[in-house]
Amino acid sequence: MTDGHELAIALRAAYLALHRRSEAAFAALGVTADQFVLLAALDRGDALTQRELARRMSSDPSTVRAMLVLLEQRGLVGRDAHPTDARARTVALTAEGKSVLRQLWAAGESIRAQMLGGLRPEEASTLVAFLTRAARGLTPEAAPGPPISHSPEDQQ
Amino acid sequence: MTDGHELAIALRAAYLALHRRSEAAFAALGVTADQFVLLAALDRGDALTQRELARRMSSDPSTVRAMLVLLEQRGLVGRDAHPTDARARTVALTAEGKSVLRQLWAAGESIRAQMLGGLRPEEASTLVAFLTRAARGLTPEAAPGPPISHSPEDQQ
DNA sequence: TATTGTTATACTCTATAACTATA
DNA sequence: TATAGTTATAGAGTATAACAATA
Repeated sequence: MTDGHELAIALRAAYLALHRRSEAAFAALGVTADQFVLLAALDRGDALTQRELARRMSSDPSTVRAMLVLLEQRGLVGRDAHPTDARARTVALTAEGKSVLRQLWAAGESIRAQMLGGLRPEEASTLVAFLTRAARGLTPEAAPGPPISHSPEDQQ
Repeated sequence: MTDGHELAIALRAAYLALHRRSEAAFAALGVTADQFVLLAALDRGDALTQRELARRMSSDPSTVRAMLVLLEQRGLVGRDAHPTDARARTVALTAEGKSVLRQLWAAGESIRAQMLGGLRPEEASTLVAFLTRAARGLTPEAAPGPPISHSPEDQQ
């Protein structure tokens, strides 16, 4: 029997371990773990608006803005006017931002490897799928939906 | 194919969703999500030292101390001299702390239910087991060990 | 010598509310 | 009216380093 609290604590322990290891690995480059997540999200979808960036980071627009201010001071990101919406601003990595991001990927490589080290490839896929389903139940906009979906992703 | 970053992002999204929902649910009682974790840990092992409490919370002793100061001001926990070790102090819930904790369990019940809602019972157990294995690879003291351990703890 | 806890300090993330400008 | 972003503000968690007291 697994109750919700047990899952919550396991989730917390895993996330905090990852976060702490990442902070340590990125510290030499002067970047926090959360800033890395932001930079990586930017790299995968350049010229995002701040709102879209916040959504992809599971974060808050005003939080993202605070982070962007810090990253802009460090010269890693730049903000420009949006081409069609004069209210919005687009965010993109600078050349130095791209360079630092490459170093961050390298610095975090062993962490990701160690996290996956205790899992077979199919198990890692299953873990991602289950995490996604657990998260879906927690997001506000998520309609309750069918109570238990024995969906095809269960292949593992 | 699941790479480490994908897992990291899924883990982060699930944890942050849980954390945010918990903050909202506990706010009416004036307690944060992390403070709830501390109170729940105390309830399961009364009269812990601050160090042991920090370990069980996947947290840092000085962080725990800052949290304890806040909780002590609110009258939810008390600190007393350790019976045998004069350096240490034991931490325990006060009567009011126990009362508030009961309300917190009730306030968080639907969150835990929704998190488990998209998973069958065996899937929830598997999720906890996989999270634990992923976290084990990330803890500093963890010796690398056998690359893939199909250990007996994987039962249920 | 090592360990428990305290103190001082600093920084990041988080989030709300009121506001401006634009859609 | 609704949306994108800014500003001001506040608080919590995080962690390091130096320190005292005790083991």
